[in-house]
Amino acid sequence: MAEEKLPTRAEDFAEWYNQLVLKADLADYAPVRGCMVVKPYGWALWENITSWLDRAFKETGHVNAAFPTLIPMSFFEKEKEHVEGFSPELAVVTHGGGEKLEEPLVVRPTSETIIGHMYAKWIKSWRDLPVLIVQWGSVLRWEMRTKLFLRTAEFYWHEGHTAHATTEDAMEEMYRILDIYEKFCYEQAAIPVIKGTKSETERFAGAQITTAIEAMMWDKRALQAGTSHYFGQNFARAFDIQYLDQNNTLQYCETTSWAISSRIIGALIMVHGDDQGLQLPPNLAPIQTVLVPIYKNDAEKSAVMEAANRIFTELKAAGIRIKMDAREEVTPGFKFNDWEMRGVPLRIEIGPKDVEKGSVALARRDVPGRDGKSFVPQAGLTGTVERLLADIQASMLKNATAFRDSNIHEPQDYAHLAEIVQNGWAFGWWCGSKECEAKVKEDTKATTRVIPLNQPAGKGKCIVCGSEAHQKVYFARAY
RNA sequence: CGGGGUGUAGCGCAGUGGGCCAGCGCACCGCGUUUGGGACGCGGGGGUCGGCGGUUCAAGUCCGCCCACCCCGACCA
Repeated sequence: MAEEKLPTRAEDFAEWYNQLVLKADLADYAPVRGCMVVKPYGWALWENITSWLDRAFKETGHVNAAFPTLIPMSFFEKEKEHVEGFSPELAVVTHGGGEKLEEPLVVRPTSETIIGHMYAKWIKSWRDLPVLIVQWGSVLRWEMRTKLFLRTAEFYWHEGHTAHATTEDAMEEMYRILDIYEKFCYEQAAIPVIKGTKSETERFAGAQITTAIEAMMWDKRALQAGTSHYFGQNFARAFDIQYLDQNNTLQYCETTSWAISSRIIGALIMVHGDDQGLQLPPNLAPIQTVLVPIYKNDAEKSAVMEAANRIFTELKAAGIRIKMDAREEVTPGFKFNDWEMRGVPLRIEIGPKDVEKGSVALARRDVPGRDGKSFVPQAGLTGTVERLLADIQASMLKNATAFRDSNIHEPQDYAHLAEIVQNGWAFGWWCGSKECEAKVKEDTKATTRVIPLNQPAGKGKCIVCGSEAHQKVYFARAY
């Protein structure tokens, strides 16, 4: 249950975040360093996220399956870049049944290797392709500094792993998924994202192309909200994933993998949260509207509760995720703050005056104070609530987009870039060299985030070295 | 791993020139009054004082070692 106030975001954003996660009842610290317990409210939110994505993947022909948590250590050594990328963060099981194991087992940090191994066994012919499998589960990476949802040792996600006959098919798959992720962010999470390609430095270990969607948090830092990778034949060659084509020639497959993790919950918090607490988009909120009955004595209580129960039943029947807060041990004022902390988008208050007038009071979470309140008739409330929820969803996206756009700037020169990235994103020309990228990081702590797919026409001068540049990139400090 | 800090009730803390029963606020339980923006009174329950060892008639308090966690720096979804 929520108690007391949060620090304001301006005072201490990191502390605001930490306390909010706990007070909004999303998660708690686990006894194991870096691990979190996702509480029922947080998990309900995650389920709303996963169920939308699951549906979208199934609509595009993907199927779910499960692969083991433990992976033979030797599998990681088969792909050079992959092992280099992941070895520092592996958790390794050395004993089982009281005996030292012949070969250590790795707790999966991601499943390319074991899935590649299985694909090699399953794929024989061009007729077997494409293979479009999604695994829902958790993975473990030994992180140095952790933060609930944003970076925990164990986190939850889906990982899609696909195998294709041709480069075109695999690339198309990578972009198809990126589009699904983008759609999810805009339509469900109300988070505007920029879709693009990662630089070589920022690429996934073992990938040929890494694409991502990047979002701006309230503190203007960037957060990668989802990734989709094209591996070319890297994993296929490492794991011998081969098929016979129509000409009876042995060919290597082209593979992809892609993921959105429970980190997206961190994005929801940092994009939409305010000094009152969490603010959830109606499409994902476990509780879309909370009903708070108000009364002073038994006579009022019976009249109010009768109306409240009627409204509750009606809205619930209409498919609205509604919660009745009939707790008697706390005051209405406490409940208002409590549900605001938890991010419920819309509150319905009903008291003796409303019973008399056949009305209710509505309070929008996204519009604080009196401005967000309205008094509407009980008649037709379902429609009113549905319209308001849709309006809140739209307005959250609109606000987040306006915020993001007002914090992206075009650097005029290198000094300007350094200034911009202290409190925003810089969108500038980049020659593509690692040296320029490293210099920016060294000088400003900002990294290249995405090379957007939508590029302006023409060419310019690299903002760092001044040589000819054919692409523009976003520079920002990132989570 | 480098630097800084903290371990006393679920949370936040006080108590440390050693001395009777280890305390306060919040939370929790009970009863009553309250209830349209974070209510109040009264009465309760709850502790290996991070761990191990040492000094002492006596250790939360002094000494040694260890452990854990947090914050700040280099990697990641």
